[in-house]
Amino acid sequence: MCGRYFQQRGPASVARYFETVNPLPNFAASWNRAPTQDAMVVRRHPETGLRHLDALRWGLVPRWAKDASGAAKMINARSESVAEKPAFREAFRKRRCLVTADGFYEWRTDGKSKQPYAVALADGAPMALAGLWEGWRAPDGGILRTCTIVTTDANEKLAAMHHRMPVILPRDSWGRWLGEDPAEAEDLLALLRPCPPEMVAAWPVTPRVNKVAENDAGLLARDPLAVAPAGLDDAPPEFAE
DNA sequence: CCAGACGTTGTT
DNA sequence: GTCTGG
DNA sequence: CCAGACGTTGTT
DNA sequence: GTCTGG
Repeated sequence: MCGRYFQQRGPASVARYFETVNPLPNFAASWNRAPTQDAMVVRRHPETGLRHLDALRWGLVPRWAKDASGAAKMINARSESVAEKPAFREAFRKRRCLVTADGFYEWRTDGKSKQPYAVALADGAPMALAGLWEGWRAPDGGILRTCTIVTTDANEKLAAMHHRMPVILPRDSWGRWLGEDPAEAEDLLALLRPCPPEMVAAWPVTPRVNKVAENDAGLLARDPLAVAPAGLDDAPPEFAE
């Protein structure tokens, strides 16, 4: 699945890579971004049709929710049911987005202990995670914008630590997912599959990442104390700006 | 009809 | 808002 | 995802 | 054990 991720690239770099046109949102680099925190999200502007980069809170709050608590449970949406589930289907039809990241963390259960791993694209490129977003009317009249990350089965590589993974969209599908290019629901659902195993690199990282308050570049270093299975012990890529 | 849920993950 | 269960 | 709380009373 | 907060 996807419950924690990292993004050391700043908004200027992300905006350039995803070709967004609006003023840059404020975003500090984070090596430990958790649910309920802001995510850097690419959406299609409905009037101009151009891409915008904005901060949306991670953890989707449906339009009909009575309060915003409980959003921490809606951090992922299953691709298999996203078109039907009441909490997601409207967003699936009308409010799809890309949640940008440099990579995510995954915890592998090994007997009674849990070892965190970092997962990134093997070439170090930014990741476009398939996402949905919502606007929720707060009692004070304000709009709370939230998002969730779509999951699918793990590919053969990541299955060694977990049976689910976030959907990583290749560049040639961004237009359809964002609604820039025409696509039927059927075409969109076909995009929601695991990426090829050779596209991702994975390596063990320090359990410091468990604590949300820990947040520094050292979290991405290979954990010298960890014993990782072959296939989950890749060299970390470089994350060029 | 009204009331209550509306989600994912993992584990057994 | 909309569907399901009672 | 993991960590940390999980309660009441009275007092300031 | 289960929920909440980050």
